[in-house]
Amino acid sequence: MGTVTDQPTPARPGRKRSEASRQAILAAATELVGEVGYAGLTIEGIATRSGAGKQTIYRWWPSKADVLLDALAAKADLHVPIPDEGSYPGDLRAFLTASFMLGRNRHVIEVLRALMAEAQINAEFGERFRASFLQRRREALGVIVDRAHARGDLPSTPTSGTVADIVFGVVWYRLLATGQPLDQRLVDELVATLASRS
Amino acid sequence: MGTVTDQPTPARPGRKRSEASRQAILAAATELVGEVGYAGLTIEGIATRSGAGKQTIYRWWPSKADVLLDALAAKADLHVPIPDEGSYPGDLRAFLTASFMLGRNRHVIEVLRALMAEAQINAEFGERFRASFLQRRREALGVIVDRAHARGDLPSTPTSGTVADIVFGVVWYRLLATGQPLDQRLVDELVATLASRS
Amino acid sequence: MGTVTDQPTPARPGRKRSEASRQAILAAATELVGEVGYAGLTIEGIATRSGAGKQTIYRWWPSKADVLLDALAAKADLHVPIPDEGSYPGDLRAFLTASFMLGRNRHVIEVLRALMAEAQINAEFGERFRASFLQRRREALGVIVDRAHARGDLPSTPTSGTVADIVFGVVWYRLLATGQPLDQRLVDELVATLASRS
Amino acid sequence: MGTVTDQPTPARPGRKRSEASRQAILAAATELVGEVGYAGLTIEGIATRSGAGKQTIYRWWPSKADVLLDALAAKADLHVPIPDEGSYPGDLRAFLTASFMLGRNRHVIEVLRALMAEAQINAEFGERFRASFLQRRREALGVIVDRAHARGDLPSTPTSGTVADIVFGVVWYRLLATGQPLDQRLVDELVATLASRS
DNA sequence: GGGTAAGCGAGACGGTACGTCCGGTCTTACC
DNA sequence: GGTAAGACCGGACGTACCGTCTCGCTTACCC
Repeated sequence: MGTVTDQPTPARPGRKRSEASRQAILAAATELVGEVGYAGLTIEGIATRSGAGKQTIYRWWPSKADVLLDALAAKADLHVPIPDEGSYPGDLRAFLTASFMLGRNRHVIEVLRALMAEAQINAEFGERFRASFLQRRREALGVIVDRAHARGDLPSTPTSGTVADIVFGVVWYRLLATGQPLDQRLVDELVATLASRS
Repeated sequence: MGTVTDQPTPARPGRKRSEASRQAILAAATELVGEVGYAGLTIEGIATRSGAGKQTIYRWWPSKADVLLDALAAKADLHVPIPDEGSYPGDLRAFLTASFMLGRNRHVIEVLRALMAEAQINAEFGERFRASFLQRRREALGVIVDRAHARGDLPSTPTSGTVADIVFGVVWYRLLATGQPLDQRLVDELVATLASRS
Repeated sequence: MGTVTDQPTPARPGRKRSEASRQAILAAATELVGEVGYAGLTIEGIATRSGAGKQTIYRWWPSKADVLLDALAAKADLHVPIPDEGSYPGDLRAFLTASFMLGRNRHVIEVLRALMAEAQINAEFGERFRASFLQRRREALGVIVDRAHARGDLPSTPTSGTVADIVFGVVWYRLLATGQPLDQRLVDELVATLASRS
Repeated sequence: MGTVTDQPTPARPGRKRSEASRQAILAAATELVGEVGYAGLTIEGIATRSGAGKQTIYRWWPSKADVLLDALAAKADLHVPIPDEGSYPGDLRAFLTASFMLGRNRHVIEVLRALMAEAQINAEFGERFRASFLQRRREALGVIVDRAHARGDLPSTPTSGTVADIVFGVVWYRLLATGQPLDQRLVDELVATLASRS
């Protein structure tokens, strides 16, 4: 820091982006996806419901999925926890318990499923979704695993890289394929499988 | 014989379904999804490419995803193996190795990702996809796990039900989220994690 | 020649045309045009309602208008009267009065309007409609006018050829353009205009 | 001034209707009906030929017949003459001569036949066609007849109301049923029949 | 404080695909 | 060979949204 030369906003002329519109658009998107589902959600519908013009949406978001991703961030607490409980099993349990909180809200789950779906179909959104959502969670878990590794607390199997695959794999598989809940039993099971010395 | 065995098809009147059209439609769907991607795939395009009328497609398939699911079945060997190697680790290794064969073909992977995506967005297709694709694979793995259980060969963790979650979870997570390959190393890792007595 | 060798029906092999189907088709056409109007009338609808196959209709009639023309002939008395009352005004009055009977039935009028419309749009049907319907009525009126001419009973205006134009012109114009009824007053008016010596 | 004069166009927001598209659509409709006939004319075809979107057509016209009616108005001089020659026969002759000018153009006749046909089949268009086309011509002739009536120039037969029925009846009957031309002989004949004192 | 540069709601525009309807043809099994 | 049933290819329907493009207007900064 020190020098303040870099001005992030070069003080451009013209009207400022309307925060009111932004809020209204995100709120409308959230409401509508709950009412008509992701397939029935349209930019046109969001514009009508929010009282915004279509152009205003297209100006700031590349697709309806991006709107929804922003809406999710505005609504749900997407903060990624990196607990420090002193032991690998403890950290893991805390991380999973905190992460699964998101899965409590049925609407949030629906949106997450839709976003993951869109990420498959629309490659550019997939890029953004992976970078801004999936990757962050992987990295948080990575911190925990690295810490355990340094501590000599990590079992030989699975490999450190595979831990994330298993954790997020099971979570997403339940969301996308079976619909089983993300409950405390799953936390226990995962901790037992991943943190027990074999 | 001599007895009138009950005929399952009671000789309905009218023209028979054209097998040629069916084949042409499935082939066109496969080609097109490779050329333009799932998002660019349209019923209209399939009809044009295959030389069929749109109505003929709508008569037999409820959505483009269903066409693709059939096309996949016609093209790729979707047979689900239930190996019997005499030991749990052996069975698991054989099952995984065989299953991962599918993942060799880049086109097949693309289609699978699209179908899983569609299953999130279109609930009715989701039902069909789960029943005709996902569930069968779970059941095959279930047989292996049950056999190991009877044999007293099964570790205490993870629970038998969670084995499938972990296996298919990791597989789908790699397909959908990270793009990592389904290789022999993953087989080893999974076998080690799931079949080692802790 | 002179001998009766030519058999009009050469006793062809195969099943005879089903009179029952013919009746059912004509009846269905009549019912349907009353229920859904000419625009909503379809060959498919007639087939379904009558219990006939589409092919059976296409085998015997070139278009839905032809079916309707046959149905009209079967239902309404399309006999064209050529009265002989001894005088031109008397013949004319009798001819008009008899002709206007058809116009009593609202359904018949609707069908006639539709057929005249179809005759404009479908040239081949137009040919048939003119020959089998319009021309016959012109000829009947022609007989009356010729007879008056021979009798020296015909006014100088309008010309004999124009009489039919005026009579049928007024009738069709009322049917197609204004919807005014074909009543006794119109008969009087036409007789006065066409049969009065100027 | 100072008073706020009522503004007829209250300055609505949004993009203005494209006059270029309107022209292109009418031109395309005119061309196409000449090439493929009214039965072969489709909204889709008009859209393609004109380079407009289908929605743009549907936004401004309820049916292809309405497009054609506008196209006719834009192309042909649909001005309805009300001559004043000083005498009933003179007025009538002038009106008929002027009116028959339209009938010179074969394309215009084809369109008029199609529109009259559509008016039979599509009740809502019929309403519009009668009001915007047929009724205006009746009223123009009505002015002429009223003037003659005031002048004491009108024969007792036919009744004033029937004059229009006969004039337009003969004209339309020739267009729709016989195809005879609207020539000077017909003018003479009609004037003689309608304007001679009996 | 006038000029100019966005942003805004509104809505028309060229496109594209939807899912449906029907036309006219054909195949099939029966009679 | 006629018939009911029904699948087939084709093509237009009218609708829904897409993403873009004017419009007239409302801010905001800049000289």
